[in-house]
Formats: sequence, C-alpha cells, structure tokens
Amino acid sequence: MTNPEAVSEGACYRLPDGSLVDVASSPSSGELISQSDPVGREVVRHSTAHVLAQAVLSLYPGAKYAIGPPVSDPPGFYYDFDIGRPFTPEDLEQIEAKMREIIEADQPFTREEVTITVALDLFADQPYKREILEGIGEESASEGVAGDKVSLYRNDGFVDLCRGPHLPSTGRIHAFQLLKTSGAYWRGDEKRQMLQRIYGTAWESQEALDDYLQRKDEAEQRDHVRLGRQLEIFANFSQLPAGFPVWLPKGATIRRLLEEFILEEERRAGYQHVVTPHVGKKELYETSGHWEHFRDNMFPPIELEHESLVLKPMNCPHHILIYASELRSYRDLPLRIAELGAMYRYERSGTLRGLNRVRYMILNDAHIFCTREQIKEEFTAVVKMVERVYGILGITNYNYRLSLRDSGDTEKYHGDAEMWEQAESLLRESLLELGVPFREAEGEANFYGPKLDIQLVDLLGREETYSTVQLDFLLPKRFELTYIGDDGNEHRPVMVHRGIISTLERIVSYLIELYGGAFPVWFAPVQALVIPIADRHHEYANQLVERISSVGGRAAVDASGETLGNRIRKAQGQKVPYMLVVGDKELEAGTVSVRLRSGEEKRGVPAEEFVSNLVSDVEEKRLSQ
RNA sequence: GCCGGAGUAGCUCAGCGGUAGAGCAAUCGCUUCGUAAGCGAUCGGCCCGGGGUUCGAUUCCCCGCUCCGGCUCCA
Repeated sequence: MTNPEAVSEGACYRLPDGSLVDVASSPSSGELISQSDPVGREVVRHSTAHVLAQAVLSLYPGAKYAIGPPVSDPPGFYYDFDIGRPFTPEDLEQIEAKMREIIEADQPFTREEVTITVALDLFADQPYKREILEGIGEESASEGVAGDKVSLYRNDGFVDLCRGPHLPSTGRIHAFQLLKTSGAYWRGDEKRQMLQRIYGTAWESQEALDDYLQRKDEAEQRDHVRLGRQLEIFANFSQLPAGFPVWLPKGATIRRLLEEFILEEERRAGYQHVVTPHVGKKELYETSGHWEHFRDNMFPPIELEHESLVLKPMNCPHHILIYASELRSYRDLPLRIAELGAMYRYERSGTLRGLNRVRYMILNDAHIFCTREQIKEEFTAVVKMVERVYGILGITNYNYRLSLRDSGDTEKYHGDAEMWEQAESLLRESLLELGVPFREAEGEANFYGPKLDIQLVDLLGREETYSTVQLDFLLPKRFELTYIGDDGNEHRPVMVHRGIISTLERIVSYLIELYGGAFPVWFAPVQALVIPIADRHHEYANQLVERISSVGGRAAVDASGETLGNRIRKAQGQKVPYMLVVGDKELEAGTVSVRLRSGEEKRGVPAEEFVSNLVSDVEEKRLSQ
C-alpha cells in the first residue's frame, strides 16, 4: 500500500465499507483500485470529464457547465454545456488540444467540503450547478439529514461540484479522445433547455484506447443496417413511411425460418397459436388500460362508421378475449396462448433505426393464464425455454434482471403488498433453483407486477431487454377473468406475459450483428452456391442445385461469365456458407469441391456426402460448419 | 419531436461559384478459367425538393424532405 509505484498509478482506494476515496487521502486501510479496474476506469473518465469542462470554460468565457458523469455507452464520459451555440468539429479539436495542455501541466486535484450556502455563492453565475445544489439541499432536508455539506474538486483555477473520487492529478490521465457532440436536454426533459453535449472516451493506456477504437470500428462493420443492405436483407423506401422497413427475399427467408423455429419450440412447450387482427376497438384498450397509460406510444385512432379503430400496440387484450370466450375450469389451466402478433407503435421519428426500432413489428408474444399455484412452474419453464432458444441461436452474452417494486414507494403499484411479496420471492426462488446468475433491480417492476428481464449484450457491451417474463395481477381483474376451481367456486387467474425472442425485427438485427452476417447453415438464405468452372460444367451444377433443393436445401448456381476467383470473392462477400466448385474432376467423379467461408477447403467430397452433411447441419441447427 | 451532421451514378465516395468525376456494380464483347478483383467497351446523374443571392449555383443563404449521431447510466 505504501508502494509509491502503485500509488502513482492507482485510481482510488476502496475502503472496507465499500466507499471510494481519493488516493491522496492516504487511508490507513483499504484496497488500491487500479486505473484498469472497471471502477478505476470510471474515476479516470470522471477526471477527464473535469478536464473537458475546464478546457471549455477557459476557451469560451461565459460558458455554463451542467453535468459530466462517466458513462458505459460509449465507455467514457460526457459533459453538458451551454455556450450559446453548438460546438463545431473545429471547436472539438481546439478543446482537445487545450485538454492535452492541462494534462501536460499535471495539475493536482484537491478536494474540499463546503456548506451548500457557500457552494451556491461560489456558483453564483452557474445556474445548472445551482439547480443541482438546490436539489441536494432539498434531498438532505427531506431526509432530515444534517448533511448540508457538498464536496468540491479543484485543479488550477477550475472548480467543480463533485462527489469524487478523482485521480491525484491531471497528468494521470494517460489516454483520451473526444468522440462526438450532440444536443441534450437539461435533465433529459424535452421541455427544458437544450444543452450541447460533448462525448469522450478515456482509458488507462494508449493501448486500451486503441483497442476500444478498433472494437468500435469492427462493430460498425457489423452494423445490421450496413449488413442489411449488403446482404439484401431489408430496405427502407422513401415512398413508405419511416419505421416500416421492407423484408427483401433473403431477409424474408431468414424471418420465415425464425418464425418456423420459434413456433415449433412453442408447440412443443404446450402453447396454442392464435392469429388476431391488427386493429381493435378503442373501448377494448380503454378496458385494458392501454388507452390511458400507453396512448403516447399508439397511433391515433381511425374513425370509421362511428367507431374508433386502434392499431394494436399490444396483443394481450386480444388474447384475453380468447380466454374469456369460454367458461374456464381449473382443468384448462395453464392456458398458453401464443401469437407472432403484429403491433404498431408510435415511436418518435428521431429514434427510428433499421430493424431495431420500427413502428410496425411482429412480437413473439404469449400469455399464460394460470392459477397462483402454477406461477412458479410456468415461470421456470419460460426461463428454461429462453436458455434453450438462446443456446440454439448461439446467443451467449446476456444477463438476467429480476425487476422488483420500489420498496420506498409501494403506492404506485397495483395489488396488495402480500401478493407482491409472495410473487417476488417466488420468482427469486425459481431463479435460485435454476441456478442462473441474476441481479435484482428495485423499482424496475411494472406497476401491475414483478418481472424478469433478460438483456442481451451487444458487441459494444450495451444491454437491451429482449426476453421478458412479466406477472400481471391487474389485467385479469380489469377484464374480470375467472375460472371455476376444484371447489366449484369462481377464482381469478394470474396472467403471465412472456416474450422469448422479442420482435422478429429486433432479434434479426441482433443476430445479423452477432453473426456478422455469416448466418449458421440452417439459417442462411443461400446455403450453397455452386460455381461451375467452365460452361461445360453448368449442367452438373444445375443437377446439384436440384438435388439440394430436393432435400429442402437452398442452393443456387453462379453462371455468370466471371472468373472463378471473382465469383468466389462475391460469394464470400455474401457470406454463403458453402461454395461448391465443380469442374472436370468433380463432374467425372460425382464429387464437389467444398469451400467454407473461413477459406478452408475440402476437395473431392462425394456429392451425396455433402448433401447429407447439409441435411444434418440443418436438422441439428449446427452453429458452425 | 428537439440539437447537430450528412444527402452527388445502383453502392462507396471525390469535387465546391464557370454546364460533373473515380472505384465497384450493371450491360455487351473477348476470355472457359481450379479457390477473395482477367481484358476491353458501353450504359448510367433535375448533384434530395423548393425559394433566394449572383452575369452564372451541385457549390453560398433560407425553408422543407430523407438518412445518421445524441437527448439524466442523476454532483
């Protein structure tokens, strides 16, 4: 701990109670956190954010600075400013140069604590800082805490309100880069002032920074919008509304295969599939509560013959109608109703992108109606199905999040506390029994019930919820759903909303990026491309395609007059799993020369052997060739 | 929706006050080839739309449209 080398490179100390303090505070006990530790990186980034603000304040007199936290996406930091105009790329260069000067000067960061009153005075001409301070003041007042002190960090003439900790000095920032600017509303509120945000990234070393920039570059190469065009999976047309992409033949093939796959998985798991229309009457959504709570995300109704028709934003009300269409007995439960259900949602135009965020989508949806006693078993089965499906698709990077009530604010949740507690511990128990790692998130539950979110991690480490299992105590009540129990009395069923692969649009966008466009054989729009060496081999090539088609395979011939090398190159670009080169030798021996996307190559493979391998690739849904 | 950036050939992009260029793709020849770019020719553009400034606008200004990035991970 007294090792000067270590101290010079440490980012902060973690005290036995878990709190973080400055290296400069030299605690008597505690663990030194290095700059390359995830926590240490946050300290590095936070310190770099301060240097950014310092540079902006010195370059633009009168600049107002708001907040500048470390963030995980991009792995770095941002700082929000108001300089009366947007930043230009030239501004960024200047700011970055200024920041390098500050880092070169190796200014020490010093911490001090002052009362809020003193701080308000200090930030007299900084309205955003004052607003933050006032917020802190109110918070401590409402909690009855006498903690009316805030911490400040100074370096050279710059001072910022900050909880810390920070690096010992600016010179300890080893590698950073400003990335981009954008508009950002103060406190994320569209009704408030728009500030100008600068994003940057910072790392413990130049190598780590370079590594990140390279990963970022690779992720851009795999971007589903880019690959979607290159591989002819989907397209947007200016004649069609934004958020309504078109599935091109290859994309439609992928989508159909995915549909067949998930429907089969559900059939095996005891789901019954239904098909419901794309619209409902407004009243249906008034009953469900969507009209009240979800209206901002719905298209405006279509007025027709004295009725208001609503493009459905969710499938649950339709599925509930099916449940309620018959008198249900406990013997009918659990009743699992599933649909690849169309949904229309009004997403703000600025958020639309590729297949990932659209206004019309097909959700892999299901609603399980069950008794309270059946919740655990049903929940467990869904989690197992998620794991199975992910395994087949090759999805390995995901996290479970158990979303619970906010225990400090139980008012906003529907239903009695006992039911919630019981349900929450049921879900927790199931997860523990399943042995899956999960984290708990207080306050993330829906107001109608607790849920499990399964979040996929993308190539840049960003998390997004794809699968979800949600308990719902409210809708059965709103629709007055009942079943007759074994006691002959009416009881209220519980509803479980669940989605395994999210919407077809979203999962395909994820899979394109996961595979980098190189789909597993069972999934590839073209599984085998036959490349005849010369014209005299065309007939044999066509026979091969016919043979592959006869076993349900997807093959084509490249009969263009291009050279062999060029045709191979094009097939590589289309990421075709198998390139079958056939010439005199193959024709004579009834074989094919198999080239894989990896460049690996097997010559003289009997045609029938190739066909049966292809069939087993598909049957076993093999991930790699 | 809001802030910024960008819209030039099918795609990727260069040009930027003086009537528009490259590579790839496409088409047509020649080539009939052994595993990631054979050779040649041809075709292809209201330089996003509308207004303005100018002798002259793809270029500068304004207004739309479309696309891209971002819009609290709370000092």
